[in-house]
Amino acid sequence: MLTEKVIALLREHGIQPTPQRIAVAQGVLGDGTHPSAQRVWERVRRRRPAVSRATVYNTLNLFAAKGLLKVQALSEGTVAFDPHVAPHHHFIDRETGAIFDVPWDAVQVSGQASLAAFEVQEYQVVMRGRKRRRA
Amino acid sequence: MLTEKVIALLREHGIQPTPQRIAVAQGVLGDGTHPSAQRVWERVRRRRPAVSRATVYNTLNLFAAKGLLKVQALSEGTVAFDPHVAPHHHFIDRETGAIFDVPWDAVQVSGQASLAAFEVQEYQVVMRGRKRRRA
DNA sequence: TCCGCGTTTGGACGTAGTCTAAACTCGTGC
DNA sequence: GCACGAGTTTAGACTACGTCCAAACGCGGA
Repeated sequence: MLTEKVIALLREHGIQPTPQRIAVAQGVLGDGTHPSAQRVWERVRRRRPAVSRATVYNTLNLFAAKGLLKVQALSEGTVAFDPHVAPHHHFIDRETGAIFDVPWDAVQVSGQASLAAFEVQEYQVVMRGRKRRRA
Repeated sequence: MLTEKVIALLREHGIQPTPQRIAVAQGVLGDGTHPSAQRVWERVRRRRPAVSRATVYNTLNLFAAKGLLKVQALSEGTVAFDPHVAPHHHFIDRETGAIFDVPWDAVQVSGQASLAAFEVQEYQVVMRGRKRRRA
């Protein structure tokens, strides 16, 4: 993503742009693979080796708090950062652990509004299985 | 659960019953709160203080491999062990982090079978929100 | 009774993530 | 131009959760 665009996006979300934050943003926004913090750090380091691990964690958490990312706890042991913040579903490949977005309209859910005991504010369908060879 | 019943259940699943495994089974089966390994360990220790942390982890993983438990990665940073192995959905209270079972029939999902790119072997709806005061 | 194998144990180790205190950056007022 | 201060970044210590390992244990079968 163009640096100018990134800076504007950060400001829109009330985030002071800094070189480190811009680098993290460019490393995670527009990435459809739901990277872990570790993976984002590795990518950021390639361009700016001086960026510390703590900054990457801080920045990702800041982005999540400001609504630029969503944190997804889908696999054990790690957390995925999802730049796709609009509601959607997820498919997880059992063999590889890869996470894929499933468009909101591809799946229909009903009945979640009539649960007596729970006030559902948000929901998603989590699917697991095998990705087919040809999309 | 009665010790005799537990022993029979372990054998049915091809698990050699031992005092430690029986204690873990009694600590986790029939628990609807989706406890973490840490929490199970604390409970087991109350009855049998000599049981080690490693044994609890080993045993929970063994139970999961043998189909006596299901591992649920729903919250960040920890893993929940669910003795309810039949398909069902989950509701997570945003404030407390508590996980509740939602019966399979309470929610209907359609469309997951017609995804071109994915072969869905299993799915569940994950809901988040607020638990109502009175059930 | 003895043997052997599966189980258990404590502690070392690994990994993901947070915290802390010091250093740095940069805009502002003088 | 310079000092200040708020906010940011840094390295490394620290915590939490989980696994691995080698030694000790214990129980069933000959």
